[in-house]
Amino acid sequence: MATIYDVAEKAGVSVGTVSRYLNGSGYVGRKSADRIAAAIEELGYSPNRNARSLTTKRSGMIGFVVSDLANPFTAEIARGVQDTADEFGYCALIYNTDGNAHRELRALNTLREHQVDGIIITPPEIPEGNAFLAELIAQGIPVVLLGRDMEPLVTDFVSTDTYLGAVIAVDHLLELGHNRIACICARNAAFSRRRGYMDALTQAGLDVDERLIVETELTRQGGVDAMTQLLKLEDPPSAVFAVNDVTALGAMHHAIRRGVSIPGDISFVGFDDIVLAEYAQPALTSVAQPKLQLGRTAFELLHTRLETSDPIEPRRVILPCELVRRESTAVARTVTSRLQRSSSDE
Amino acid sequence: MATIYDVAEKAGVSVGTVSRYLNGSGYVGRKSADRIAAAIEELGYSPNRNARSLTTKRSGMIGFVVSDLANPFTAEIARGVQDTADEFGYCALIYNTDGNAHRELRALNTLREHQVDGIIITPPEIPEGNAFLAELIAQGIPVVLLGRDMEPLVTDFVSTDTYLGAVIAVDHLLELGHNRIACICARNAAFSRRRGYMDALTQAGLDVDERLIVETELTRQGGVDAMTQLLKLEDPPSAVFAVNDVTALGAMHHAIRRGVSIPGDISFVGFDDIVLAEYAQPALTSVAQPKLQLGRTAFELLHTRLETSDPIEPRRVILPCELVRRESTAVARTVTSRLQRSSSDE
DNA sequence: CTGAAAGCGCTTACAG
DNA sequence: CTGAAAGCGCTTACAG
Repeated sequence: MATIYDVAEKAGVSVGTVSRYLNGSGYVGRKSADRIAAAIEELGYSPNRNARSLTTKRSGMIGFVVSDLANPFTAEIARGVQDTADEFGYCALIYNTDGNAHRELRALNTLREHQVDGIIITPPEIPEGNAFLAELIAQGIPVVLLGRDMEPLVTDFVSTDTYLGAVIAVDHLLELGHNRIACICARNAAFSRRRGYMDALTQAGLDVDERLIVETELTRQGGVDAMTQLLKLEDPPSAVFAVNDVTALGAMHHAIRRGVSIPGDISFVGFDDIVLAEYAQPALTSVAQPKLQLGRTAFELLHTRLETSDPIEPRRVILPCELVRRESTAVARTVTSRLQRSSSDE
Repeated sequence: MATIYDVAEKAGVSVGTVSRYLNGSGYVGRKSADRIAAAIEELGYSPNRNARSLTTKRSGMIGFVVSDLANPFTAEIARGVQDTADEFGYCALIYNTDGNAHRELRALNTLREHQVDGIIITPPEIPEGNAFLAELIAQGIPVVLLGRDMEPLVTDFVSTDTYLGAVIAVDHLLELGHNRIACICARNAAFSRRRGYMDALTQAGLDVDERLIVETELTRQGGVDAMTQLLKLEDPPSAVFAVNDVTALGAMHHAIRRGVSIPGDISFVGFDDIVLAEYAQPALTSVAQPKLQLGRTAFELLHTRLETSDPIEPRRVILPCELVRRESTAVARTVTSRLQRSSSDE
């Protein structure tokens, strides 16, 4: 394959001039430029970025480390990262770790060997991983954390405000006139979503009815179990907020099987906005995380570090969730009848 | 950052010896080895692969070009590619093109500049892309085509046998005793699936009833439309094969709304095995493409080219589909009653 | 078993 | 505006 020397020779100039032409650094005479362009064309010359990186100390590549690329949520983030990197002229080296400490360490190490200019990583639970990341940061390789905070690490961090997402979801139900709103949640996870639920109620001046908060597995079956329990109540809820979609779907389908009309009798809101939410019958109203935006932001954060060697204070970006309204939520029954009455009054 | 020179100096040997130690090429004395190991440890030395690639002409990176990484189907393939590449000590540079000719060309070009050792690409419809790929192949960069054949290109190719997948689906219905099997298909796509349907029937000695073949849009609504038409028949089918899941789901849900019991009255089989199939009510039996395997195979094909410079005849690997049996298919009614009769005879 | 030296393809001051 | 030369970090024959 042709090198910069071949081009220089064919154009009758020195390699330095060709290099300047290629990089737009320093002046190149009109005539030389034309001849270089012609030579490049003729030889089908393609510069070798690896060789270039040897002197510039910049590879133009970033690493993106995830635990499961096949997860649709991750895949969409990856797309956001890649698209944005591409816009800025960077390549993304993507690594899948399966949440395996060994693989993650190897990924990080290989990424360094390939001289990536920076790394975006979705959180591993792995202490060794964190230690290695700290080492990379110390060596001056910028790192951006995506999705979850990693305690001992001080660097940029981007994630989603799930607390506010829950508040938005419950507010939506409140606005529809619901005042008996149940929450299906987990014992050990998604606390901020649960907290959002409670705060939204309190904020609205409503008491939190402990019987309406059901802890369960965050699975389809967990949703079924929780709904079974809620339907046994003497005064069942008129709306249900579940901290994730799969659970919401399980609950909703169980209610349907029990003859409950949705959203006529009970409204449902889920969280995450997985594809299933859109295709459910009825389509499930859900809180969406801005996945693409998450990826974009992560790269942008990294990019400002890539472009400067000045120390930058660690930044934290928390993106808002968005409520996607579908068919599973409607005005509360009591309100409906009140509306009907008032309209018949006219 | 420490270089091989720093290591050599600290260990009191020459860089050549350190290099040999690092690569396991040529002998290194026991004593030297120990001291080199210690020096590497002490300095936290990490070799620079880009520098290495300058002499070896091998970057240890491959490129993977897709049109939409956020598509779950693609994401899973990507995972298969990355996992396998990792196993063999390669890194994957992933590029998203959105099916945009401009972006694809830039991706391919950048990949070459980064000196990837090979490229796996999911088919673009783009002539310019094909021309560029041909150029890369001519330059000795191995290319593997994944998912669809690209006419003018002669290189390795891996995909799925959707024709046989359709045959398997229909055979499954035949085995359950169905003989009036409808096919919901498209006018201009997925021909091999439709052909599989017809051949399976013919093979079983059944006539193809044209009224049972409904052309429609391959969308949820298309499925609804097709099902509406099928239910109007005086002698409706006892089973439906749809050439993709979304359509199958639309058809199935419409049938349910019309009071049809599934799989009691009608069995349904879809194609692609998307997540929705698993979570549908009832869960949809579907033909799955081996996505991970597709990615694995693509890399393996590439790998044999990576490891040799000998010319290799272009190979084509067609992976079989797999039937995932769920709740939407059951023994045909007539057969059921026959079975009941025979059992009451005893 | 090991060292000295050339070379991989590029960029970057430094002169001119 | 341009060329000569050194250097980036590594590997690879070649001697010894």
